[in-house]
Amino acid sequence: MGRAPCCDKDNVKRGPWSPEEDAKLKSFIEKYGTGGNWIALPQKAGLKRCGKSCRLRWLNYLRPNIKHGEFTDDEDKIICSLFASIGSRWSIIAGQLPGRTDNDIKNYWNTKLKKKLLAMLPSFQKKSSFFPSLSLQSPSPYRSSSDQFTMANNSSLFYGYTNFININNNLTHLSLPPQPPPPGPDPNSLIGLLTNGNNENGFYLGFQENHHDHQSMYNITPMEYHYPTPDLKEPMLMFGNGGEGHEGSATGSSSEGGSSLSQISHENFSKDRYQNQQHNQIKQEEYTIQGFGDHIHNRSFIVNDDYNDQKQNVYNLKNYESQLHSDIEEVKQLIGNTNNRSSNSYLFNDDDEYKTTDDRREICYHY
DNA sequence: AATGTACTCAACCGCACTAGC
DNA sequence: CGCTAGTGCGGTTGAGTACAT
Repeated sequence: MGRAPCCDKDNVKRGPWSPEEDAKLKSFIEKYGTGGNWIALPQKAGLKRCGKSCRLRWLNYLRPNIKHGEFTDDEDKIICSLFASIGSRWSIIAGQLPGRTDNDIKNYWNTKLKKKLLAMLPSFQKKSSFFPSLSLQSPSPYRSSSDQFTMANNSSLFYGYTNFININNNLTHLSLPPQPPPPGPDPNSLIGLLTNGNNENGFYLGFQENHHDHQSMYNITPMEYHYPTPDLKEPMLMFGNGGEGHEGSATGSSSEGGSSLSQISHENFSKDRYQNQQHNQIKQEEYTIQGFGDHIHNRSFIVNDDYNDQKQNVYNLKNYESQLHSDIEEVKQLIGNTNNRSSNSYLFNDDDEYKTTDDRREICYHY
């Protein structure tokens, strides 16, 4: 037996709202507020609508300062970045875009932005078996430990900790660090997506993670490996674990749903394949780290390209850790401060007094 | 002009969560 | 502690519209 419906569906009006209904609802709320009870509101306001319907209409259309119309490039970037970080948590994303509603952003993503991104990807990636479904709409892998690897299973573009999108050499920067999965990944994991460098529309994703303290904090250090001249025949994910070689430790926990990632690592992105293709290549190449806005853009460094020396790579990367760490701390602080606000405010958005805090709590929990 | 198809987006649905009893 | 009502959220639907044939 399902739960009781929130209202008598036979006796409520459904479908599009008329201007008269809008006016009634608007003037009622402006006069009396919602009274903290949406269910009772329609009756008080003289509307034959379900309370949920009234709430939705108010939040998405009638409340003040709602912004309609085209999304700007900046808004696009924020949406992309946040989607890459936290998945389809539209209310949080909406919190970053004053005047935009979660519904708006969700619609925009599903109908336009996702396609826009797909269109920008090189064709070989779209066709590649490595990306059987480019799951731009996959949920965040970190909502719970049980679906932690949903995106990995889907070979998602935005798999795991990936936080950077580099399309046509235009970096879409990261706004938030990813939410780490409990329990923590291997501290020396290194993942980078190397694509065919001969294709000038190359698409690079990558990150480094540093897991210092299992119990309290994960230090995720996202960065981009701008791989100058890879000669790979197809895109490849590289799973490194400092040479320890145990499958499933590349990232995430194999103890709580992590095995799927392990399988992907083993079947599709095996070390052998990587090693073979990299065997005759230059041992050292210049990489560029980009990320976190302007703070660490274009910082070049040398990384040892030998598969067997991934540990050394990690060591090199760690030379940049402190700066990166402070950048991350900045973001964390921002999140933390927001979390300490009164429960009536919403993530990052002082203007929005109409929503509450479920997702904010969730982020707070992870950090 | 008529018809078919694709697209948009407001609205709905159902689930998860919380507070209050 | 369990139940219920209220709320918020993400996913999905479908009516209206634009565009193609």
